[in-house]
Amino acid sequence: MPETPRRAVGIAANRYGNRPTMKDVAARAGVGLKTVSRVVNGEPGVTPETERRVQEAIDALGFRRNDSARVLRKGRTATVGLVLEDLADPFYGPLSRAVEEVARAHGALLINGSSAEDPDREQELALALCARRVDGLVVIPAGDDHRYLEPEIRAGVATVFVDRPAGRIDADCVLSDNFGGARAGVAHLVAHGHRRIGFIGDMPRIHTAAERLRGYRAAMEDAGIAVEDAWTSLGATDPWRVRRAAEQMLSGPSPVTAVFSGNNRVTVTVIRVLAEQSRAVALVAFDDLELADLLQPGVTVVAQDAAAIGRTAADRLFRQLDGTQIAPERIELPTRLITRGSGELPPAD
Amino acid sequence: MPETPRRAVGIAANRYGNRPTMKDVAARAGVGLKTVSRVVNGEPGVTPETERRVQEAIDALGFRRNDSARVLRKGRTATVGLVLEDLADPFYGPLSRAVEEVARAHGALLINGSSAEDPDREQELALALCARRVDGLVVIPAGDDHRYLEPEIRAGVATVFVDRPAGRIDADCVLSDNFGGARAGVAHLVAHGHRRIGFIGDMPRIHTAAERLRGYRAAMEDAGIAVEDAWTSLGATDPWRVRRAAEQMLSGPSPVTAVFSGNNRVTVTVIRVLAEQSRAVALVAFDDLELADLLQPGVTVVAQDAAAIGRTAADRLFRQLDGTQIAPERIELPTRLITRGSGELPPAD
DNA sequence: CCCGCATCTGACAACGTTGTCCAGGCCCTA
DNA sequence: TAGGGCCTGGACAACGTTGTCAGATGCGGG
Repeated sequence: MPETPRRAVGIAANRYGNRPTMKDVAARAGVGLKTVSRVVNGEPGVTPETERRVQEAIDALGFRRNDSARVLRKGRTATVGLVLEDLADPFYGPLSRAVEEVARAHGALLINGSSAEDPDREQELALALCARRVDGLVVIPAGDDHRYLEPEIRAGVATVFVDRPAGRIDADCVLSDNFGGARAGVAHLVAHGHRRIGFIGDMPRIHTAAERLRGYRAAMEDAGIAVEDAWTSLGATDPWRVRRAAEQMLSGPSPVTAVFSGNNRVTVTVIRVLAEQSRAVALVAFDDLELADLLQPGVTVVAQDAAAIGRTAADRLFRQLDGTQIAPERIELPTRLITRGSGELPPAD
Repeated sequence: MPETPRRAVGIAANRYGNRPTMKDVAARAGVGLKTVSRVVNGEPGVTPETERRVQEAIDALGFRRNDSARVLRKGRTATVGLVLEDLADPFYGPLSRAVEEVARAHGALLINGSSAEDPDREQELALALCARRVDGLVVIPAGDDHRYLEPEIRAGVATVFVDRPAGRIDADCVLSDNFGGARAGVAHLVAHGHRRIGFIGDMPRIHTAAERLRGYRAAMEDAGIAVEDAWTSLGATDPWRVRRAAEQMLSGPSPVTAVFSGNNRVTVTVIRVLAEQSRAVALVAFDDLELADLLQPGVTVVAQDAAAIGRTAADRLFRQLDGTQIAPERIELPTRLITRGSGELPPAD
């Protein structure tokens, strides 16, 4: 006996509200089940006349193929997952959009979720996506241990890490040249005469933050400058901690004359603080900002191309899915220094 | 005979790469299929000892439940779809994020896609999501006829429209008070002495654009000002067309002394153009911008709360899903005028 | 010692689709 | 007209899970 009672309206009742199935369409059109399937999927071997009848029944009933069943049968979901850090972050919008465009070109949909920078949540999310049998996964890591994905990857889930490398597993990843970008940005300040340069960035356990810090240190070392502890602030990312950090390095015994800002969220606060200072403080910021050129002075930035990163990652993902067995690779995309004024200010001691 | 050959390694080969199923786990643990299901789902009625054995087998095999099959059986996907216009638009990031947060609180995942402002693509996307049997759909309409969703809604797909109302069907929608916001913004300019005020907005077939235009006209009428054709530009949204439109209304026989900008993409270009003018032109913009307060002068805006809109819509969606039969409703959220300087400039004739 | 009851376990069907395979009808040729 | 090949259509199983239901086991009481 069926669990769900049937209604006598010509459509079998089921759990999806009350949806017609191929069986219903077949009954109405007076053909076999498989014939409906053929029509729905545009397979050959159906007379125009039969096809018309089936199409009519489909329209009349408002039939829509149940992709869950289809997926179960076929084993491919035509869906890729994107685990990112925060969709509201302006850096991830274009990235996500780029991944979506590539997915769309391959006929796939995109499921995404935010980890909110929490490793546990990242794992939970990634595994939930795997349980839905996404064909592939683009992950912007929050944690630094991704061994939990090993069984999935072995089972055939294509995986690409973005923005930060994978932790403790060997996998494709697409990154910006954080080290080189930061080094070039700081070198730019040095070239304009600065020696006391501050760095405000995120926690060094985040790869990008660590690399940018390394770039800062390298540039300072290249210039033969000893970095004082008071010049670097790590882990401050919320507005008021950034503010305090900036104010401290601007007012200590050897105050900085220039600041290198480690990411866009930090930058907006730093700009505010610098605008309040009586003397002009130079600024170079990692990540571009929409209106950076309209500020006084324009903000000199080390820009990454979020869309290119997303596109590259997604391409890589689908190349994995196309079956070309390729060894995991680490792709580093160059950054671009855009001078707009703030980075060219001379030191004001 | 099975279509797919089985391998003699203790795991049945299947189409998902090579994944263990409950059957495999059951065989390894020496228990029945249903017992595994019970353990996986935390159902009661399993001895601790049995549970341990099953858990062990799960870990050893790296089993992960196949949600496709589960969905097929249960009829609920715990997934909601979001059809938006462009994820790269800074307005939609926070909105999407808010929807995701609410979904997460209800244990659901979010699939999203961009319509790129194309009605056909919106429909294609929405129907694809329905074919995957999302439980609910949040749609930011690109088109103005949504009757194609009628069968879906009847079949039980919860649906909420956001930012713009649904076309030709009766459904929940959550909007900003575009008319009131624009009217207040323009009235603000009038209050500061302006009479020749320009409006640059999107195509009026887009509801928000039409409403904001209506708000502009209402405010002008309230002030007893006859609007000249040359003062309004509709449909220009790409940078150089906006630029041309702005330059034209600033240089005609009766040049405007203030501009009301209809959305954030228009605004960034308008700001650039105004900065190039020799005389000061006042500006009020619909939609807030990240660095609006740091520009010279700060940009006065009519702000909508994207996160609140997304949250409200998602709440509404899950209320529909919770089965409370509620009549479709149109919810309008207020906007907020934030004065920062640009809107308070006096007319410079 | 046997019965009744509670607790735990497993066999089986069903979800809606697609792949395989076969049946029947048609046309063409010899 | 018989035989062969082709084209169309349909019956059936399988995908991996969960709900139903009945069987097995153990325990206590009469």
